[in-house]
Amino acid sequence: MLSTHYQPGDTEDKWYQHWLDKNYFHSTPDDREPFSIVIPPPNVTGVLHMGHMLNNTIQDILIRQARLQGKNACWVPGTDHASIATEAKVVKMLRKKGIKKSDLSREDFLKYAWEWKEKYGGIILTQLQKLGASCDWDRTRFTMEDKLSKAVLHVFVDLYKKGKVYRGLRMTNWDPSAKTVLSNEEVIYKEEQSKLYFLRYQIEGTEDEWVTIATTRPETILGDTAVAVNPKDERYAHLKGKRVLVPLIGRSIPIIFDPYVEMEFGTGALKVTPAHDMNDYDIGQRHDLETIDIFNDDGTLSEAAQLYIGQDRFAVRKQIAKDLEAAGHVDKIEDYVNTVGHSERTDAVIEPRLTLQWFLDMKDFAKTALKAVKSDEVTFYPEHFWNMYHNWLNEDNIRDWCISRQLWWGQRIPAFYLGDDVFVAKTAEEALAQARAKTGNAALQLSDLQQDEDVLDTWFSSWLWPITVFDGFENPAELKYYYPTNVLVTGWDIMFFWVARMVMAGYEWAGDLLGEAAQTKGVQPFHAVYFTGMVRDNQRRKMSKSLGNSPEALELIRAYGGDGVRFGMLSSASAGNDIVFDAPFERIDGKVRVLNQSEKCNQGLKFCNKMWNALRMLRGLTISDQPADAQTQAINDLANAWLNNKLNQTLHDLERSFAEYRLSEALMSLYNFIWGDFCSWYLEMIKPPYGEPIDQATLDQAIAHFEKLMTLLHPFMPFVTEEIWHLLKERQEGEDCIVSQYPEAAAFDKDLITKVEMAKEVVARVRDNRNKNGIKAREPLPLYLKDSEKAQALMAQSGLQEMIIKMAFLEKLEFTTEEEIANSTSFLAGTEEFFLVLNKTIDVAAERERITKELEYAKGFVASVGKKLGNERFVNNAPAAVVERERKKMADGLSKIKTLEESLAKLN
RNA sequence: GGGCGAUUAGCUCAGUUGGUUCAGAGCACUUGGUUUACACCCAAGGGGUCGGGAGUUCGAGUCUCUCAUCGCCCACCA
Repeated sequence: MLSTHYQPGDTEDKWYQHWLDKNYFHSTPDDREPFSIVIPPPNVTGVLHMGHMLNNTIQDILIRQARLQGKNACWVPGTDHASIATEAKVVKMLRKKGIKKSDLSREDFLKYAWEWKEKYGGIILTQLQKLGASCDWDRTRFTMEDKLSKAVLHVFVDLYKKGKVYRGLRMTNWDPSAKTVLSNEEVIYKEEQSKLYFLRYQIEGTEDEWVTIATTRPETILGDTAVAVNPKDERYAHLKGKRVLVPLIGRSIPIIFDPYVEMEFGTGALKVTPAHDMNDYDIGQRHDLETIDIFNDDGTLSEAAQLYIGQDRFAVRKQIAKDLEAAGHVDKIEDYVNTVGHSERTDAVIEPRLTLQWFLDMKDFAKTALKAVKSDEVTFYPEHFWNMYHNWLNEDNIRDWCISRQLWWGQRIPAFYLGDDVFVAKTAEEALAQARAKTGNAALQLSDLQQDEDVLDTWFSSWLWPITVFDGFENPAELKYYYPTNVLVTGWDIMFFWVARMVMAGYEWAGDLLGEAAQTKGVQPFHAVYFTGMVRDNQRRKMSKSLGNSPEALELIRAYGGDGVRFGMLSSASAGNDIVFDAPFERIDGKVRVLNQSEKCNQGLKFCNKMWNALRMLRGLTISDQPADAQTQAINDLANAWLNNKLNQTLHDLERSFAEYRLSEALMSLYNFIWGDFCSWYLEMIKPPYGEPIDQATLDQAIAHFEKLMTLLHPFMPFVTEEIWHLLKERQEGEDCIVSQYPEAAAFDKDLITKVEMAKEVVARVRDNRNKNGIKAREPLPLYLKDSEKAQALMAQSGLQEMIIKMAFLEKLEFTTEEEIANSTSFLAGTEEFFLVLNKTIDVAAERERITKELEYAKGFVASVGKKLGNERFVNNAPAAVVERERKKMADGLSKIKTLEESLAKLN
């Protein structure tokens, strides 16, 4: 006996384990067509959040559908070592234990980091399993594992040899918390309330002449090496050749003239600190200014500052403001809103700083990446993301990629220094050989070489992901089969970090690795990119940990089941649009409690329950050993034929939706088909009266339909469909929904579908009339149909009349030539007139009012159609089919008016 | 400053090439229902001049322009 309510909990775990046991997710190359996806590797120490749930649900749908369609589906999972994020977490964890990173050797620190990774590294992947993700877990990769790291070193050396990687002193974004540089993309700008200080600098050699500048960062005056004004600014023209003294320290610095300075801003005079501002640096270059770096790498002041040495920059800002004030250098202080760069990972305020870093020349790469998408070798869904992509990659905007990071967690840069010489090689031994050759000193030892202390940017390993997960650099056999992958599913926020760079890497290396296969298959890492939107809360804020507005993914799954959550995520997610995920919850003692039902997920759960109960109904039927009587048989045949046609129609819709990655649309058509067509109509049509048995043939057909629907829905809601699939009938070993056969769309009979739609309308009108007249749903009523050619044609459809009688609980349905039937109310379905006998006196006034209203509507309708048809240009220009359609509307409208007018006349 | 997207029912959103099915879905709402598969349900119903304006067209939710509001990306902000 099955419970009336579907219980996702145990069911889902049971089937997931079953699929694992059967090894269904595992893929190896064979003769079948491959269908591959690589997961966007989440941070190894990350926790499943709504964004992951969304894009992994989408990937799973695509993979499961491909699997059902008989393709060799391979979804490669894995995690990213996420150098900054992970290192920051490890540092924090160590600090709690009272251990400072600076007290550890590189080796010891890495030991802790690996321990941490082993302990927490798998969590997010097991969470994905709860969602039903059918990844090939045997292929789980990690961006820092041996093979992948080797590939990273390989491409670094390769690029160095090609002259694309270089080392240079640049103004970079310094994260004083993580003590590393960041790429431009890792800096998040935020608006902040701050102060604008107007400071007076005394002109050298004068008693009381001053220049006032405006700055938001008074502490940086200690690094000033000039004051700049606009050459056109007449207010300052007299200062040509003069110098001013930096307050407090009295350093003499020149006044320079540079068009960068905006005359309107502040006082029109700008302090120039080349070491700590991107623009100041540029000015410094132009005027050959000295660069004084007043900060240590942790954001405290260095000895070069002369004052406040060792104190934190923000403390100094407060203190120096006071000291300047006391010394009479403060003209005024205004409130000011400006944007301040923060580290994406540590949230520390970024310090522009001049550092020696490794860069990758992006000019050619950017061109390649642009061309790939422009030529449609890589197709974006939705297309408009091309604009954003183009905007970033075009020559004017593209910047070289800073790939070194002052961290330990990551691939250490394979550059070895000997004095001023640098040797780049995959191993220290190779570097040594180079060094010996170059210097002619055979006595050089490994210990004479100093390896670069820095590691490579995480994305420098992620950009190889589609190649390295298949071991492409060392043994490209699998690469030749699975690559290019079919589609990449990811958020648009990492379009630049990751998507663009994977495209670059693909074109750079895949060709050589694939050999001849590249000719036929292409070298792009994926044929399509599906950009998901960002998941936002109901106030449209991006979901994030710091805001605490992201529902605990696992809590949701516990409450609604993996299927329910998948349904919920997807039904609100059309491609590329941000989705507002309404999941009210509250946090009590750090625990998340789902308060209200997250409506969309709940709808998913209810959907499971609906199907579950349809199953219960079929299983609850007793089977007759007799064939059905003729009438029942006629209905069943009609129901069966109709559902088949309707299914084929739906299959065409599905095909189209999938082709364009309109997955929420695909899910909705299935939802409507299953709930509406299958449950509400088909099952009701074939359901025997209470207590009576059903014939075997009809039941078998119903089960066959149900089975097909489970296969179709399986990609979206894998658990419930597998469960129902197994409860529908006895299954052989290895006969599972996940590997069943996906139905193919066949032609369908539109005419039949239309006829049944018509019949459904009649039933609805009968129900409506019962409702309005307070008559019980099951009280048998006679229904008469005004005889006409069209009416005859409609009822000639075998089973249709019987079906209407059954569904509308009629006593009978007959033709009549009478103009009026006693005690009846009339209604129109299509253009046909029906009389429903109500066995009660009809309220003539109300009836008249109703008909009058309908009549007016019909007249308006005819008038508007008439206007259209009266327009010669419409008749001459519109396609014949369209005109014909309008003519039919007109004819139908006129016949409706005639009928209504007659009815009205009879009431008078 | 450069660019992109959004604006459709009370709410959250679909609406693919302009023309059957175009004004839709879910939730919410109203009415009726212990019709034994399902009250996590059934049946029926109300509700929108598709942000404003102009244009193209025989015909515009759909194409063009413009304005407004909101969101985002990039650059800059002493």
